Amino acid sequence: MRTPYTSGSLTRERVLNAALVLAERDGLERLSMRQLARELDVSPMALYRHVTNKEDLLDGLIERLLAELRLPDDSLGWEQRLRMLADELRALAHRHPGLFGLLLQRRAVGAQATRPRESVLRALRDGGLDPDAAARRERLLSTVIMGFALSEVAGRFAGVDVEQEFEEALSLLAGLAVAS
Amino acid sequence: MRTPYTSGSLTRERVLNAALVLAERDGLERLSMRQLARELDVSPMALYRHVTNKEDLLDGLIERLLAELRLPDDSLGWEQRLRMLADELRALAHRHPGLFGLLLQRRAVGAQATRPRESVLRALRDGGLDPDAAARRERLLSTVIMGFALSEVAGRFAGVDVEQEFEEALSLLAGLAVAS
DNA sequence: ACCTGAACACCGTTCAAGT
DNA sequence: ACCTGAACACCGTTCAAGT
Repeated sequence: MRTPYTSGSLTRERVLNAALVLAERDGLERLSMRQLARELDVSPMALYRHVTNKEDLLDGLIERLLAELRLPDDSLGWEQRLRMLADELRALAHRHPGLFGLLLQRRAVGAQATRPRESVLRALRDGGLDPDAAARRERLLSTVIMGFALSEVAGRFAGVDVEQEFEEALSLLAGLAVAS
Repeated sequence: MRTPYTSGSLTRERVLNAALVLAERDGLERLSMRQLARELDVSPMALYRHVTNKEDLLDGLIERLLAELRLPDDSLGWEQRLRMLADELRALAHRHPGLFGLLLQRRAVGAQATRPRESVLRALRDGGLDPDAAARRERLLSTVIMGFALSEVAGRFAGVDVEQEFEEALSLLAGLAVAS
């Protein structure tokens, strides 16, 4: 990054970047409009040019997080694609432990949210599920994987071999993914 | 209830009851110490006699919620017990849609939290799992069931046949519960 | 023993005003 | 066009004081 988020004119991107840094550094509960403004050396109201309110700020952060997900190429086998997506989600949780909970707390509505979902749906349909069943299975899988990842970064697996646990959960889910 | 929560002397129980009513009526985000005090016709500081701080209030609410869970009798078959526990958790989510999210948000630490967990562990061990595997499986199952219940009350399944979805998820989990 | 008032250091957001 | 200051209606919590 050439320009730190504290120089130049304010943009939505700079506001979101600063919010991400602040939330990751001090915790999500410390992310306030006023603290964020201080971080950017600007009055609190200046933020409202780029974000309609705090809700919008949080939605923007979710979009930013989801945009980081690398999606598997559709030419790969569907099982491999699901596995890659699970790993990507878990890696995202590790990269942003303080923010990942947002994804489970608030429903993702923006454009970025549909990208990974569509990728999972394609994989499940390639695995032989009809569209309806695939939609149901997608919700179940994403709930499990995100719940697992969140539990992990929230320290709920303290003192456990997380890798083994994840592998075990995945191998169970693998059988589950397309079983009638 | 003979005595509404606004009469008589303040107790921890009355504070928690009022907090539950308030959170369920106006939403968890509106549950504040000050609003709660207003509800109880008392100064905000009076609450601090019965609750060390807001964290403690929220932990108390979690304990209250978990205490409502009816646990299956251990003489029943282990599969039936798991099924009953899943139904109970889902029913709890329906009874307290505004508060249920607390259970996933903060780690349950109190005495009531171990009751359902122990019940699940006994069922899984009766199903043939060794203690270690049972512990892992318990975390996976509770994550899935609570994630499902939360998604449901949070409206993430809007426009879907939730009953069918739950049955399908459970039947998948059933195979999953003790498969090697 | 139990409760209160005033105070401190915060919030999100609106609105009129400044450049 | 973009930002600010002052203001409003809130927070959680401490501390000294009241009964």
